[in-house]
Amino acid sequence: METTFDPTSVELRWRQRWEELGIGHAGVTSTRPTYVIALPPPNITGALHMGHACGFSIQDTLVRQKRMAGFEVEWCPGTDHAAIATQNVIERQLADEGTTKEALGRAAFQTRVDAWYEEYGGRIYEQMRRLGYTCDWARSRFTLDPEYVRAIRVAFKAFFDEGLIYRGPRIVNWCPRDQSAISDEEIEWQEHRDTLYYLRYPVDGGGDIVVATVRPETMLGDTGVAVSPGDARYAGLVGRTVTLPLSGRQVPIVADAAVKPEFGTGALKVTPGHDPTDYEIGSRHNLEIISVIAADGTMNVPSLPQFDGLPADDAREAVVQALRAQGVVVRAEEYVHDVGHCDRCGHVLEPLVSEQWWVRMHELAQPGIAVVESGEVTFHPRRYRDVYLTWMRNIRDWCISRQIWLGHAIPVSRCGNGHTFAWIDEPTSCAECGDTTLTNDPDVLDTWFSSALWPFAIFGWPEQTEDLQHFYPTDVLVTGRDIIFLWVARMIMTGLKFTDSKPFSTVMITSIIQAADGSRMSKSKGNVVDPLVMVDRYGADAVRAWAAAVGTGSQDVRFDADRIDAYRKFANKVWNVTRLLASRIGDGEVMRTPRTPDRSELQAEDRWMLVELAQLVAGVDESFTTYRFHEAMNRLYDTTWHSYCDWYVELAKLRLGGAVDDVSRNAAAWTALTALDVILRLLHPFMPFLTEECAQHLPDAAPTLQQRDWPSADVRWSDETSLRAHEEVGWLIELVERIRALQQARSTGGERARVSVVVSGELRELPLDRAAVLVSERARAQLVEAHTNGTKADVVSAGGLRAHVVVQAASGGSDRAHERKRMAELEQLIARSTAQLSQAGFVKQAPPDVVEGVRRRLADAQAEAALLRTSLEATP
RNA sequence: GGGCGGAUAGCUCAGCCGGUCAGAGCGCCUCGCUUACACCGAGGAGGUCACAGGUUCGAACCCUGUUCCGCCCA
Repeated sequence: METTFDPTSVELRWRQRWEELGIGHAGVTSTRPTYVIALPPPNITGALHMGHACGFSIQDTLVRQKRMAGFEVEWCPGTDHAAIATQNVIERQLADEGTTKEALGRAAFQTRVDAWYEEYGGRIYEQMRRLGYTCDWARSRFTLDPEYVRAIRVAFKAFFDEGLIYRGPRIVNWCPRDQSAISDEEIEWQEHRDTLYYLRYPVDGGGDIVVATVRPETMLGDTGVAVSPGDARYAGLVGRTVTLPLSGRQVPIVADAAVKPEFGTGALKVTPGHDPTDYEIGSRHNLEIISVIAADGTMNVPSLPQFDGLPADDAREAVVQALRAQGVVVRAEEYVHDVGHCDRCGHVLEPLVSEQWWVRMHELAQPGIAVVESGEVTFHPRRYRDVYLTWMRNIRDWCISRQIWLGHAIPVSRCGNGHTFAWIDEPTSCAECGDTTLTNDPDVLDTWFSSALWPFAIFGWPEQTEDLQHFYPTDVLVTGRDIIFLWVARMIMTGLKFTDSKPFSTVMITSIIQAADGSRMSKSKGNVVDPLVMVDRYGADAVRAWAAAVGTGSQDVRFDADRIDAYRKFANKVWNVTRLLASRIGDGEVMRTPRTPDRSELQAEDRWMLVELAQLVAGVDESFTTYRFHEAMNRLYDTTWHSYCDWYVELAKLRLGGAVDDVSRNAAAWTALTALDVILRLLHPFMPFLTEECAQHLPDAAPTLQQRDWPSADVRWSDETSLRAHEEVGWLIELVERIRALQQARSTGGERARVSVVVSGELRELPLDRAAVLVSERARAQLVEAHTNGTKADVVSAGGLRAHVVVQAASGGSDRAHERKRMAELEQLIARSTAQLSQAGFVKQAPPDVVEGVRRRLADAQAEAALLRTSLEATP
């Protein structure tokens, strides 16, 4: 075995092995219970980012664990056509070639799109394989697959025929660059430094009213002025009218609760055509809707030719200038606020009114609320349940149309007689009157509409396929919290609507990975971290372990490559302890199978390790049931490195050198091997490459750990004898640590300090002479019997055991700072414990074991302090 | 404006239902190439648990308020 673990040399081999063995593929004939995850589909042309690496790693950890636990696991991967993003890419290419999609035509454009998918589609799958993900690749789905397209049309038609889909004018977030509506969830807010203008509008019949706005150009489309109902300043003006400068339009002053009296002047100009809040105010007061900005972002005001056709930004300057000339601008001040940008192309969004397709959500939301309230669907961490419920209870209708070329065409046609109908197979005549002059709707569906059907459409819905029957509903959905509304909520609603079943019972929300400075990782900022670069640098296992360690804890994580590096080092540690065992109980490559020892043959430290192991198994199991992977990872790291490598293996080494048939040697070999085997299996879902490679050096290796059972702790590992041994060895460890500290504090150099240990209390499982040997080896101290002639004393106590330790400095060592510091600590501890015990309430009300613990701690501290004081007085 | 979350060691973070001197990794300091690992081992320094009140025998943890930060919704 090599002296260091080299990820690159083993990763490819194991990836191939797993695929050859078909471990990712699930059968529909299996009698084992199923465990199913539908992978939230990434953009087919995208590249893996750290968020994916985190969420996908967690999913692979889940499925690997379930396979070992005896489930037939289906982790179905897929990709999304990401219409707007893809169209942007193609349009940019076309622009570079000096052409446009309009010049090309729809058919040729589609050819370009297909070529693009052909070239880049599936690239992300290759990247996923590099991280060792065991998806069922054979079942992978793409949202533009013909069967999938059909599922979307079936769903659309069902909604449409039930009247849940309608078309109507509404104010939407419009991206003038993409020429499309954008959903609320696709807005990226950015801080802008703008100017807040105060405009004086003359009130008809005398007086005036001053409004504040950052968008003076929209005043051309004002159809009202609103004030807060209770605002005394304007009470007399409500119901009167103002005549707008420039346009000369006469508009009413209304009172509306949406107006904040403290903002600006407390009076708001109302532009229902270009502001969502104004739109709502307008609809409450029947104000006219006037569009003064066209879909391309330029002014559309034919009656005012000086502004008509200007880009909105330029119009702002021109309007302000014109208003200033008329003395309308009272003042202007700097104003910082958030402005919505298209999160695909970055362009500033223009709210405007247009005809769009909508899904009525209120009715659909109710069952989706019920299943979460009842606990049929649970969220981890739990607080996201409330995020979901709040959104669902305040749900708004969903704009599902997009004015782009790429994606699922809205399956609606209109005939020459004005009948509008939805279809599944493209019709040649009107469903109602048979008219053959059909016009198809030009829009396409929001990509999220297709994602909403994902958990069942991937398995063939609406056909009752074997896959659907066998694998649906799925078990868990793993995603980021930014996607709760886009995916999770809509999947739940469509699942309940179309399949009569919740699409999954658990929603696991993973952390968001931020850049090191806490900002969002984004291509435009140039601060993205490529997971594959991390894999090259630290190995796939390290990246995965990192994902588990940071992905399920607090909500945001600042990226820190050092943490990945820590797991690379951990992998090397595991590799090396395997290597050690291979050489000590094997031929250097493969270990021999030790005879299973009789319980009585186990020594205290063997029992100690088995108790540690039992606790590890229980802890990791618990972390899986609570979806707290960071705990599992921390436990695995800590037990493996500190309990196993630093203590057990070091102690066991003392016994592994003797004759093969020696009882003690065999017990140590068996314990060491058992522990390693369990650790490798527990660690496998997190670090599959490393553990597979190490497991090959164990006796009777399986072709893959995926075919081994998930470990369970033998109850005998933690029987009463073992628990006592665990306590005593724990005491021994503390003792050794104390001696080491004393030695180093006294600079005994390379020489072995002479130490005497006098034990009071009963050692039942760890014989005193053995304890002496272990102390002598592990503390590199020479034990001498007499303690009375010692010059420096210290005490270790734990579990009712005490050891009076006397270290005789080999050289130097007149400095007693270490002891004095300890003395101060003890005095503080004694004071605190005494105070605690003297409080009547504490003794009466605290649980007895807590009180007992404090008493014991106090007694130990007093005993230690007494000895230490004597020692310090004897030799200051 | 409404809501959610965060503030713990120099840095990145754990700390579950309040209970036995507040933990890890990295970084830092001092030792050490003891034949698994220097990608290592041993030891050490370093914290007013954001701030102010409150509840409790007992608060990093629960409650109230304040400040700052992030996100979601409007």
